[in-house]
This record gives sequence, structure tokens and C-alpha cells, in this order.
Amino acid sequence: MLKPVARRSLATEVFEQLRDHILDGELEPGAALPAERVLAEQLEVNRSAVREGLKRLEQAGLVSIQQGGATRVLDFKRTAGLELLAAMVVRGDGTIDTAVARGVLELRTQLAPIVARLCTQRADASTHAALGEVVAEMEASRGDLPTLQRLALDFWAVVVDGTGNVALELAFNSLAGTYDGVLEQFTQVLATEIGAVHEYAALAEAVVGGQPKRAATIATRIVSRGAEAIETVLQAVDSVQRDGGGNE
Amino acid sequence: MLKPVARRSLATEVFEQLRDHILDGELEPGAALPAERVLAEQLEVNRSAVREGLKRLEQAGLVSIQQGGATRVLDFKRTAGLELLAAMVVRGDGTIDTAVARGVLELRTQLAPIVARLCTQRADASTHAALGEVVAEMEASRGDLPTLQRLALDFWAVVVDGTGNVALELAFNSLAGTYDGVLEQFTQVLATEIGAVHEYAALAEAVVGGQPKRAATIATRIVSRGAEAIETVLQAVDSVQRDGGGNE
DNA sequence: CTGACGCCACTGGTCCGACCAGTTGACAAG
DNA sequence: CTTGTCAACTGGTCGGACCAGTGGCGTCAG
Repeated sequence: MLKPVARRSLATEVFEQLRDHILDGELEPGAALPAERVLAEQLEVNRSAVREGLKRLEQAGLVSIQQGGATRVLDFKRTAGLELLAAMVVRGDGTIDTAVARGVLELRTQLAPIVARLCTQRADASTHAALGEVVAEMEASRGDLPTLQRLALDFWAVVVDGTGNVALELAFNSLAGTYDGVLEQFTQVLATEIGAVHEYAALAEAVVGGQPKRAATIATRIVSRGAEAIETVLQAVDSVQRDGGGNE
Repeated sequence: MLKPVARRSLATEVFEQLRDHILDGELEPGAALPAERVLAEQLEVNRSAVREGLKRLEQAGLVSIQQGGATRVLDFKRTAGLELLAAMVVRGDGTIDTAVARGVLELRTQLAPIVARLCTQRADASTHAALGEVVAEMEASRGDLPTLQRLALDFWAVVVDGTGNVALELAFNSLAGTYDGVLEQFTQVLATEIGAVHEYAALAEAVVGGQPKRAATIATRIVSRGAEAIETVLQAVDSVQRDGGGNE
């Protein structure tokens, strides 16, 4: 089972190293990073690569760069955006921050009924058609969990798109991006959520039928299935990591 | 009334120009950007500056860069994150996208009661104390709208922090960042929301008193005040912009 | 004629070394 | 003690070189 070798650019490497150091708390807010020239020497890369990495850190809201002055670490809890969730769930050393993971699940659980309700109230014919297509594909893929997992994301994308709310769409993108990194590991765990094709069909029906309350209820039920399953995993991870076990 | 001169780096300029072109739809998804060397010549800057700008576009989820191949525009509605909201509300030409603005307001309105409820259920003594401090400051600043506006943001930051949900905190950061660009213009409009200090005091009381339902109700009332006020402004903007008026 | 191969002209990725432009703090003159 | 100056930092920009993938086009074997 071969897989493509990771081909990451130096700038990405620099970015991820520094990001993980900051997220792990090794670099505290207010601390000054070494000068670009120094970092370049320590990391054994060119200053351009360091600069690109630092620029990305700045855009991510992790550091503040100022010409003439030092580059300082910011308090990411106050300045970072949703796109950092993925890096916070899976820490630099590969361990999982279960508290953050629970936060993601909770946000998902809270947003699902809202999205379902708003979509029901505003969805037009094209959204209805798209929902029908996705559900049909899901029913055709019964038992194929990896495919169902992808289709489930598609399903939600259609629902979110149906709300006509760009802010919700962007938030969904960020949350969906958080899954990407851990999708494969959780395919089996999420079996009860993504395998319940009839629930998705029911939700689509409620949306098309203009039943916002029913749609919200079903949406909550769907995500709750996954939330419960993942919670048991998180508890297991908690106990393993507490005992000093390095998991993979 | 002097204010600091804008001192933006070339890379930022490149980033913003291309970003606005993409968000305005002039560069459609799938389209290939000119080569870095060509862009550098057209924009009359060094290739390094172009590269930094492109890297930032990539991180923002607007383009896909591939060594050897062309740099292609992505469908930002599917790949961008919340941090782009600010740029989408205020378009490149200075006009306001009222549809996006309404989306932001709606998301805020939906999240407020959730945040208030979760905070009430989990807040500890330090959160209670912080809430008390902010409310005290607000009461001491009655009538000073700009200060109240800042304090209102602080207030919500404390509430969000009290939920203990990192995902919510990051989402809040992104939303708060969206305001930054338009804060000053809306100070007067938001007078009814941020001037209602007693509402914030009541919310703080509900949180400290452990009344989640009451907290949620008050939270909704607070943000609804602002939402209604801004809605009237957005309608005015709509009619002005529809008539071809360039507003400042 | 067809299709596979291989070359080459692109693309972005990295490096170097130089200089410009702000910031900061030490230090000397007032 | 205050104030102005200056030097030694910091990041910002430059251009020019070369490395490393991609893809298309032409060539040549089948």
C-alpha cells in the first residue's frame, strides 16, 4: 500500500514548525521571534523561505510583524481564525487535543439545526434538485463508508448553500477543512452517522416539503449520532494520552 | 483630526488587488493567473512581492498553486474561510455587499443565544468577575459610544471565552475582525444596541445567576436591536447603490 | 498512420547578496 | 534632565541566478 511522498515546500515547513510551537505554548504571547536572518540560519533555509513562513503566520493571526521592530507572538485565542482548528485538534506531536475536538463537535451540533431550518425556509428548486441527487447517490452507495462520508459532506454543503448565507458557507468551509485531516481515522467511528442514509433522505424531504422545525430536529439527530460515537473515542484517547501513551 | 498614514507593503497590495479581482468575479474559478514573472512585470514590483501575495491568496483558499503548472483561481464560496468576510462585505470599489452583510448579521443573531446559554452553563468565577468588570466599565462610560462599542466587543469576548469552546472563540474572532473595518461607520447606527448598558448588565446577571434560558433570551434581544438598526441602513444602501450612486 | 517516447520550453521553488527603510536605544551635547 | 543624533539592529525590496516539476510538441519506432 504505497502512498504519495509528502512534498512540502520549505516555507510550509517553516510555517508549520513555528505554528505548532506557538499553539503548543512554547512560544508565549508577547515573546519576540528571532530575527529572520537568524531563523534562516537556524532552520538552514534561505531567508525567503523564512519570510514566506512568517507572512503566513501573520495572516493566520499568530504573529505580528513590524518593520524595524521584532516579530512578536500574538495570543492566538484572541486573534486566530477558524482555519487554525485543524492544527489545534491534531497537535504538532500527533496527539489529539480532545477539548478542542469536543468544541468542534459542539459547534457542529449547534449549527446543524440552524442551517437546516434556514435552508428549509429559503431553498429554491435548484437546491431541492441538488439534495435529491446527493440522497440518490447516498442510497446507491449503501455500505461504502468512505464514499458515504464524502457524500455526507456534499449533502451538508448543499444545505448550507441553500441558506443563501455566505457567512455560514465560509464557516462551514472552515469546519469541513478541519475534518479533512482526520477523515480517514474516523470513517469507522462515524459509521452510525453517515450510514443512516434514511435520516439524510428524511432531512431532504423536510427541506423540500418546507417543514423547518422537522428539518431542524432531524439535523440535530444526525449530528448527534456522530457526536456520541466520537465522544466515546475521545474518552478512550483521553485515558491513553493521560497514561503517557504516544498514539501512532 | 489626523490619522496614521496607511503604510502597506507591496505584497499586501498585490494580495488585495488579486483578492478583490477574484471576489468581484472578474477572475472566474478555474481561470489561470499570469505567471509570477509576468505579474511582477505588470504590477511593476519584484517577483518576491508577487510570490508573497500569491502565497497569501493560496492560504486564504482563493487560488491553487502548483509547481510546474499554472496558478489557478478556486471557487472561493467552497474553499475560502471566515476571515474573508471583511473583504466580501466591503468590496474592492468601496461599495457594500448588503447580502453578505445580512448574512453576517444573521449568523451573529443565531450564535448569540447559543453562546450566552453555553457560557451560563459553564462559566466559572473568573468569567463572572470579568463580566462584572466590563459591565462596570460600560456603566462608567454611558454616552461615550466609541468606548461602549469597544467594551461591547470585550463583553462578548468574555462571554465566548466563558463557553470554554475554542471553536466558538475562533469563529468569534473572525466575526469580530469583520467589524473592525466598518466599526467607525456604524457607531451611530449601533447606538441602540451598544447604548443599552442595562441589557448587558442583565445578561451578565443571568450568566452569573445560572439562568441559561434567560441569558439566551437577553442575548437575542441585544443583537436584534443592532440587527434592526443596521437593516434600515442596508436598505438605504441598497437603494442608493441600485441607482448607481458611488457612496464615498 | 499511429502511438509512445523524449526533449524542451514553460511553470513555480529556492537561493544569494545587495541595498532600502523603519525602530530602538545608547550617548553626547545642550 | 532633556533633547537631538547616530549607529546598529529590525523587516522590506530588489534582481538575477539556478533547481525542480509539468505539459506540449515533435520525433521516431512500430
